[in-house]
Formats: sequence, C-alpha cells, structure tokens
Amino acid sequence: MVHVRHREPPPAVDQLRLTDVLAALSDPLRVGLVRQLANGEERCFSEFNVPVAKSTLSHHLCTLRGAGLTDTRGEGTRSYVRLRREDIEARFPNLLDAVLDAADRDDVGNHVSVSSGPA
Amino acid sequence: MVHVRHREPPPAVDQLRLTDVLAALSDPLRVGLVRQLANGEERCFSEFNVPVAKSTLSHHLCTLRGAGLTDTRGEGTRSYVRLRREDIEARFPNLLDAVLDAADRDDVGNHVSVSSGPA
DNA sequence: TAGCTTGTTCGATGTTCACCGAATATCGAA
DNA sequence: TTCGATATTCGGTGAACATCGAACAAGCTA
Repeated sequence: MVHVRHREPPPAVDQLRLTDVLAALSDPLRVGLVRQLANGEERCFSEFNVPVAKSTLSHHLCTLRGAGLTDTRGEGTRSYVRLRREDIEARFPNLLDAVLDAADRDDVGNHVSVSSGPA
Repeated sequence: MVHVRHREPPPAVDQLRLTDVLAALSDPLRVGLVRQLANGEERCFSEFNVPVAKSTLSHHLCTLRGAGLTDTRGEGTRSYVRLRREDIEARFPNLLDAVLDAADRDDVGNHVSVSSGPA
C-alpha cells in the first residue's frame, strides 16, 4: 500500500502497479466509493455519505489516489474526485469492469452513498 | 483478510467474498503463486521455489485458501495445491483472467517458480 | 478583518500483516 | 519403534493499516 500526500500528483498510467490497485480495492468502503464513481461523474468530498469520520474518508480517498484509481481536483474549499477509468483500462484491460461487476453481485460497499449535490 | 486453519474446508462458491479475494491477490508473492497454478496443474508445496521461509510460504498458501482461491489436498506427508479456477469464474466472471493478464504485463511475482516435481 | 466552511494533517490507539526460527504433528521407511 | 522428511503451528517482532478527534490550512463571505 503506497502512502501519498494529497498534493502529490497521482501515478502515471505506466506506473500503476497491480498489487497496489488490488490492495486499494480490498477494502469494502473504498470499493463503495469506486462504485459511486463508476458512472464517470465527478463527486465532491462532501457528497459522500459514509459511516466514518471525515478524516477517515480523506484517508481512504488518499489511498485510492495513491494507487492511481482516482484523481482529485481542488476548487475553492471543495475537493472533487473522479475515477481514472480509461487509465486503468489502458494499463489493466477488463480489470476494473470485472471488479465492478463482482462488486455489484456482492453488493460490496453498499454503506456508501452520495447526496444529490455538494452540501 | 480472513484467517483460516489449513484443516478447515475452504469457503463454498457462494461464500467467496470479493474483498477477501482482492486482499489475497494484493501481495506479489501470492500473485506469483497463483500464476504458477494458473495452468490448472496441481502443485506440491515443496515444488514452490520462493525467497521466504517455508513457514511463511505455508502462511501465504493458507491465506489463498482462506480467500477461496485455492484448495489443498494432503497426501502422505505432502500437500498439493490447486487453483479453484472454475469456482472463482462462476462467482466473479472474468476477474481472475483480468488479474492474471495484468500480472503477466506487470510480471508480478516473478520471484516465484516451481521445480519440475516434488523434491 | 473576522468568522465560517471545507478538507487535510497530526497524534494516538488497537488491529492486522509479513516474516522468521523453533517447536510440533504427521507420515513413510528402515 | 526409531528416524528422517514434510508441512503446520506457535511465539515474537516490526511495519502498515483503519480509525478517531483535535488541530490546522485554505478559501469564501460578511
């Protein structure tokens, strides 16, 4: 598991490492976050409805970013996250789709939801 | 990560949990083991050539088994391992293939090899 | 400028993990 | 039954992880 500061740029496509990606996806809450991002829409930090403290949410988003699964963009005091779907697909074809399918079957991370818009 | 005694039966197909599977595959050595088992052949414990102590190898095989990725069969003093490919496929279609493809690209777990036969 | 909102970072805690060597169990062979 | 081979389990260690609340920084807004 790679630890990355929020401010550092996320890993480039050819630097994505399989075991880091899988480690990032081995937590139900993070899978839930990825599922909510799967439609390609950008989501604001405060839109996520999760049963953990906001510092913990920040940490999980940091982990996803460190593994290269997501990217984060700051706008004012807000932070927007999106899934790097094309990048993952380019590096590891079919992997993300297979995981998302499996997550749907298992209903993994169903304790994660998103509000309609920024709070 | 589920901890399982070797003697307990591995999880049934419908009990496989995605995050357990991904956690088991988030370690390079375990990915290497899975790659060596990918052709469907059964392998003996002592066939594996890995850069860790045998107690550590035992632990990793236990982890794979606990996640439902492999099954183990004892014969005499020997222990034979096989990949539960059909079971994984039935539960999580395309997942294992996608991971194996990605592992080939990344050459993950290349420090794992197998000898020609049981020592 | 003062204050509010938003999100990150810090410090701390308990859990889990990878790893090793030693001890133990199990089986086959002498 | 004694010995050697094989594999699992035990005890311990250091690193990594999930989690929280508090402190902090950065940006709006009044």
